[in-house]
Amino acid sequence: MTSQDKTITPLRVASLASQVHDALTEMLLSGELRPDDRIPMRELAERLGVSVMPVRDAVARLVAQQALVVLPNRAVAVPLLTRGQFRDLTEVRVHNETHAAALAARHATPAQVAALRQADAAFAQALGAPDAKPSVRANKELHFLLYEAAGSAVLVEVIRALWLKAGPIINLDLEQDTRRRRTAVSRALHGQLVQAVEARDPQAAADAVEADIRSAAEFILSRDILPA
Amino acid sequence: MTSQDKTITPLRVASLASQVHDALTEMLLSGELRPDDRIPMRELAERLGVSVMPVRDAVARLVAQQALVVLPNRAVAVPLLTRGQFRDLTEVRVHNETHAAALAARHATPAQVAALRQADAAFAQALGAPDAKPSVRANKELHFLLYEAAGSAVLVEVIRALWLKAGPIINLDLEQDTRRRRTAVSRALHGQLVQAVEARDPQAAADAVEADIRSAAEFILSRDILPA
DNA sequence: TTGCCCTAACTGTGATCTCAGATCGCGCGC
DNA sequence: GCGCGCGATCTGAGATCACAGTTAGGGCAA
Repeated sequence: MTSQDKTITPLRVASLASQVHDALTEMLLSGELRPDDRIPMRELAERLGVSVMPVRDAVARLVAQQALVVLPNRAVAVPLLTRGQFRDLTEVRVHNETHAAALAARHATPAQVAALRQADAAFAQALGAPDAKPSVRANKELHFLLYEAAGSAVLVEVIRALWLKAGPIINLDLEQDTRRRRTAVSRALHGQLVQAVEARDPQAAADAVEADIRSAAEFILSRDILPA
Repeated sequence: MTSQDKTITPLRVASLASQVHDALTEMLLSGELRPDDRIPMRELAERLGVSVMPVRDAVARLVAQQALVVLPNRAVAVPLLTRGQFRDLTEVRVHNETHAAALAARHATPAQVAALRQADAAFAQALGAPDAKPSVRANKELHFLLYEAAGSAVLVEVIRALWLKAGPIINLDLEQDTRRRRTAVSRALHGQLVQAVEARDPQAAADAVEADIRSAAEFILSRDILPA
């Protein structure tokens, strides 16, 4: 290594607050955090081995992203949406995620299409795992590969915030059988989605995403999970 | 007042962090904060008469909302968007704000329609003021009355975050003449918008909002304000 | 004059403490 | 048995301090 070597990437360590934010994000998306769960900051700080400051920062971020709410007694919690609010969230997701899917069908690079195929295969494989985490993660990865292929960073951020709100509801820990029935539907729709992108068919891509979102939402709304 | 009196609203004082967040939000939306402006937290804390803690919280929120960015040297700043990024932001705004306008045209209550008329009149009046603040505020109020009439709280929050990003660019302090030319266009489009809502015409409402957003964006892009 | 180095000041991040409000549990009185 | 009051504990918000990285300015050498 000489002084002419320009290939060294500058090292930037993620702040503790960012790391806490990432950890909480993962807990929201995976369903580990459930609607109405409290987030006791001192306890979480102890659990993560940091002081309360980075936890506060991370929580403040997630409150701003509407992924957490401050209750009237100042407690911070995962929002418990009413059925109506969940429907609203679903509609806004459909509106933005179908748009991203259509853009992706038009703009995806060959490498992105290949990555989508791989993600589809990975999702299928994750369905065989005994616990839900691999399939939840594989589902998220496939969707975000798709949305990133839309070529709109702003749209991806909008969708990311929506997923933070939806994650605890959609990924509630279900019994194995229920989950298997649910994800078989997604499996088929993901297949159609990837085919639509390959075929450069924006309408089919949007339709597949919409069906995926709606089937997941109808499943939640068909069960007595959310208050009226 | 007796012990049977149920009309007393519980008093809840906004936290200092929330107040700082509101103050910064206003500064972003009004154009007082410009792209690439730094936000020195200690200085702002002193200026607002609080310690640095609530400023940190507020800044963390706005970073999460993408309204502020953390630079590689850790400084917090108003994002300086490239022309491409601004176009992306504009497209996502069009996609969501037209949707909200169409929903509003379908769902607005008579009271909301009346409030829109009033906001239109207030905007016209604010155009006569010698400085830009009243018209910037009146513009925002009219738009958010409209979007709230859509009946989708999630959609309003998405739009709010988009406005936080767009505010510093769109509301850059302009000379009087330039601003007058700009806002005369908005004036006409706002009129069409209110008529479309009154007429329950979703397509006309969406078209008016799109034209409003695009004309403001094209104005910015036509000037050498943003980097390529 | 220019470039490099050093030092002081600035700045965000994290730690810790204090305060005030909320909650919970227990005891007492009706 | 139930309700109320009190005290202890918990909890988030705010203040303050320390640390480490960054920046800017000044001085010196080539």
